[in-house]
Amino acid sequence: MKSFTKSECLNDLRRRILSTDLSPGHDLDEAGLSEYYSMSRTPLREVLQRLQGEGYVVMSENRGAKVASMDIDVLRTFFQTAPMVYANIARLACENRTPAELDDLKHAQMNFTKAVKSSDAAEAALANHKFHAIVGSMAANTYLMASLARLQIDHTRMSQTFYRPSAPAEAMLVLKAIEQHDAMIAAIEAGEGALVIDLTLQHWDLSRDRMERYVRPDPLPVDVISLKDQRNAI
Amino acid sequence: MKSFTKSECLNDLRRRILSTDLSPGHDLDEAGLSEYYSMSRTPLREVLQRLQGEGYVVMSENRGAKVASMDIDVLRTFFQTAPMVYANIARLACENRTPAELDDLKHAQMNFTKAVKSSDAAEAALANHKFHAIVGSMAANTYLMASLARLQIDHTRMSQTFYRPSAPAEAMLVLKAIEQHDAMIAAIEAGEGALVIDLTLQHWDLSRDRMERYVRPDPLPVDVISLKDQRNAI
DNA sequence: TGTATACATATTGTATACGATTGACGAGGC
DNA sequence: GCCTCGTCAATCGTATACAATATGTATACA
Repeated sequence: MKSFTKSECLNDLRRRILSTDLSPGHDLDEAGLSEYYSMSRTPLREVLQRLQGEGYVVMSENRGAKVASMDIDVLRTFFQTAPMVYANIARLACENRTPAELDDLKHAQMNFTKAVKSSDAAEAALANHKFHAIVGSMAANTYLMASLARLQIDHTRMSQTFYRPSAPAEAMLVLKAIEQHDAMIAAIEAGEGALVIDLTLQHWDLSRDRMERYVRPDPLPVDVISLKDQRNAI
Repeated sequence: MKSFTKSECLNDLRRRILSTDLSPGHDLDEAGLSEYYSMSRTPLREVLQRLQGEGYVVMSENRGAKVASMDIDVLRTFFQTAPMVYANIARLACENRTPAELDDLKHAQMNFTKAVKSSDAAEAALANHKFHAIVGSMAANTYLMASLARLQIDHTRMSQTFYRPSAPAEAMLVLKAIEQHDAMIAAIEAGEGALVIDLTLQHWDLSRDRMERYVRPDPLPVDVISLKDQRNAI
């Protein structure tokens, strides 16, 4: 079994939570995880503490850690807050981006495109996460970054289905997201603040529509009888 | 020597950092702190991890923890970001406050007034911190709360001098801050969003002017000779 | 005299053992 | 039959010992 360093463990847990491999509310057992990552409980607990600080997990006294849940009232504030923070981050990124960060961003966009093309849904969601995290670091604002990071956790978890398009029309939406990223890169590079805010809000609208369908999915067919027939037919 | 529980230790460290008893950049030695709080290094390290998550300290691999510094570029983003976050928090607090929280707020305001009247500078700064933290929790927005908490850390540390007024004119400013708090409480209770935003921004302006004097204090007297004379004269 | 290297010391990181708390299950009483 | 209380198992929290890493200092060499 592979042996993990502490930071590898940290990244892997982040990854598993973001991809909902560890679903919201899932109970994290210290002993189990420490065995899984083949390290003792002491460093593992420190990893969990840190994940709590980043908003990935919540811990309660004598009751261990759980993956941060996504209840309805949290989601409400999510949709309320995200566009404001995203827009402000985008504007600041425009002002403060460094050439090195721009290269990172282009690289992240390549990875994102690749993941989408190869239909690797989890990988696409994570690559998208990385893309927007870089935009966040471009903003060079530790205060807003704290909000952004938390928003991104829930955003990425909710967008899992986004990259698993079931219909051709939905596949087109993902391609549109790629185009929007390209446009954002160009606007950031050119330092056009107003434009990048506009693009960011468009990007948000696209994502929001898709997420609302996740939160409030199409109702199941009510015609139970015919479904039964269908099942028997198989 | 008093024995501390883990949460007491956490609160005490927060307190000492906010009051700049532990100054920005100060190196935190695990062994020393664990002895001071009479607990072993294991739980103390977890406390430090948590403080890192909250933005009070920064930790680097194999080099321990330091109190979060306040460099010039961080301060720049502070002044840039604070009014926006504060205003949004205030508006949300107006919408979402509960009666219990309103009582808490009034209580916090009493404590604040008391601390100011008794000229306890550190206590006043902490009471003010608490007041605004309650407004933050009223907003019921975990995402913005993350930004607010970080802003408040630096705000409270910078405002230490605010409550140590040297001139009568400055004492009046503190009294004005008290009045503004009262007005904010009333506006929040009445649910007047536009008003509370306005009051919050006025409150910010007052605080900002005072903090700018902290960041860029009056220059020291250049008349070195006369200072020497004065010292000899004592 | 300046620089590099090796060793000593201090501090952090990890493992393991033990103690404390929680929640569940079952026996006894009402 | 249901509720209450006590015991037990599982899990979390803490202490201590040891290993790994970084820093400071002294010494040797250019």
